[in-house]
Formats: sequence, C-alpha cells, structure tokens
Amino acid sequence: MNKPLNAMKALSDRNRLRVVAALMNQEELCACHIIELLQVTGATASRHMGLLIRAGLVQSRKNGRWVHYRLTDTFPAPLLQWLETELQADPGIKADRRALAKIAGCKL
Amino acid sequence: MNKPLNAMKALSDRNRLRVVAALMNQEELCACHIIELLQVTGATASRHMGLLIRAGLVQSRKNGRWVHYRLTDTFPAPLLQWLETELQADPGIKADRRALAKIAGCKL
DNA sequence: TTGACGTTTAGCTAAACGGCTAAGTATTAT
DNA sequence: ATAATACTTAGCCGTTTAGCTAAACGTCAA
Repeated sequence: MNKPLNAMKALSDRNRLRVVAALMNQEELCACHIIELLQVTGATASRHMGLLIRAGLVQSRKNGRWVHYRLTDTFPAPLLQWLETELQADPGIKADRRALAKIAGCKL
Repeated sequence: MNKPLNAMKALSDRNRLRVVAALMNQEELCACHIIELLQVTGATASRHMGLLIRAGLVQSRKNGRWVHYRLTDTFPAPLLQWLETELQADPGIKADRRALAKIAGCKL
C-alpha cells in the first residue's frame, strides 16, 4: 500500500499540487522556475521536488548547473486525468499559469 | 484547488486508505467494524471518518445507535479506479479483507 | 585554480497530525 | 427515570512536516 500512500502524501500539499499542475501544462520546469512560482527558498523547493521524485511522480534531468523536472511517464494515468479535470479551471492554477508565462527563466 | 487538495489529504493516511479500500469491497461499514479493523479507539476512528466525510469521499447514515459509512456517489471515479487497481493486490489490504470477513459486527 | 552560481543537505522552529483519555450527546433497554 | 451502549467532541502529547538559514556540493567562467 506504500506506493499509493506515498503518492497521496506527495500530492497532499498545496505547493506540490501547484507544481504538478504546472508540469501538466509545461512539459519541463527548471528549479528556478519553481522557486519563482511558489515564492519559496531554493531549499524548500528542492525538498518538495525530492518528495515528488521519491513518490515516483516526477523525474529530474541535470543539465550543467540546472536541474529540470518533468512528470514521469509512469505517473498514474487516472490520477493525472482527474487532477487535470479538477485543476484546469481552478483560479489559483490559472494564475500560476499566467505567472509562469511571465517568468523568463534560465535560458538553457 | 481545495477540493482535490482535501481529497488528497484525506487519502494520505494509511488507516484512512485502509478504510476506503474496505468500503470498495463492502458497500457499507459500521463504525464498530472500522474500530475493529484498524484497532484504534472509537474516538480515533470517528476523527478519521469525519475527515473523509468533510473531504466529500464518504457519507454516513445513522440508524439508531449505529452509524454506517459508505463511499459517496460523487467519489471521483478516476481516483476510485486507480485505488482499486493499486490496492486490490496489496497484502495489507487483502489481510484487512480477511479480517473483516471474520468480524461479526453489529447485527443491524 | 579560484570564484560565482544553482541546487541539495543539515539543522532549527512553528504548525499540523495521529494517537490517546475523558467528557458529552444521543438512543435503546430495564 | 436510570443505566448502558455507540459515537462524537475536547484536550493533551509525541511525531511529522513545511518553512527558514547556513553550509556543502557540483559545475561553469575567468
């Protein structure tokens, strides 16, 4: 029962849900994007992403000094589908999308 | 974003996941069944069920002194489907099913 | 090689959470 | 009416968690 439990724990935080929602629209996000989006320190963002990774929901790719995150291809499809329908119209998530569009971010 | 967030929070606890899994096979469970299954005090079981109810995942029906719980008909279907596939084969959940079969429970 | 930059790890604090006991509410049985 | 039963609420306690700062790590530029 640990796999679904860890997935649920990973998704039971507002900021982590925001990141997942962002990754549903963005394919890939650099750590600095996430820091900017959530308005938290790098350390905090790193811990959140580590949790999502350990839950198997997100994978990271290191490119030079930068780390890029994306949803894993094993992200449970029903879960993804449900989150999409629930979050697509959410005002907070829509605001995040607008914010992300404005974040120039690590060219690389 | 509160609806999915609260659902995730409600499902991010091992004992609450166990109850939901049980309700996927059982239609309805009395509070005393849940107490027996989880091996916790009535107070603890009650708080867990209250959380699931407030998240909109479970509804309760009072019959005399007894309270019966069931999944709501608005329980997000993709979520339910995913949990079913994940939990069906889980050893802990299977043990719970065997345990529940042995629990005679409030005849009523 | 040295320094700067992006990210992670370690360690702290405050808040949230899961468990308990005890007290309260509601309903049935005597 | 009184007592017993089934559950909920309130309050306490130890653990976990999300945030921070500071230090470490790894990579690129000078």
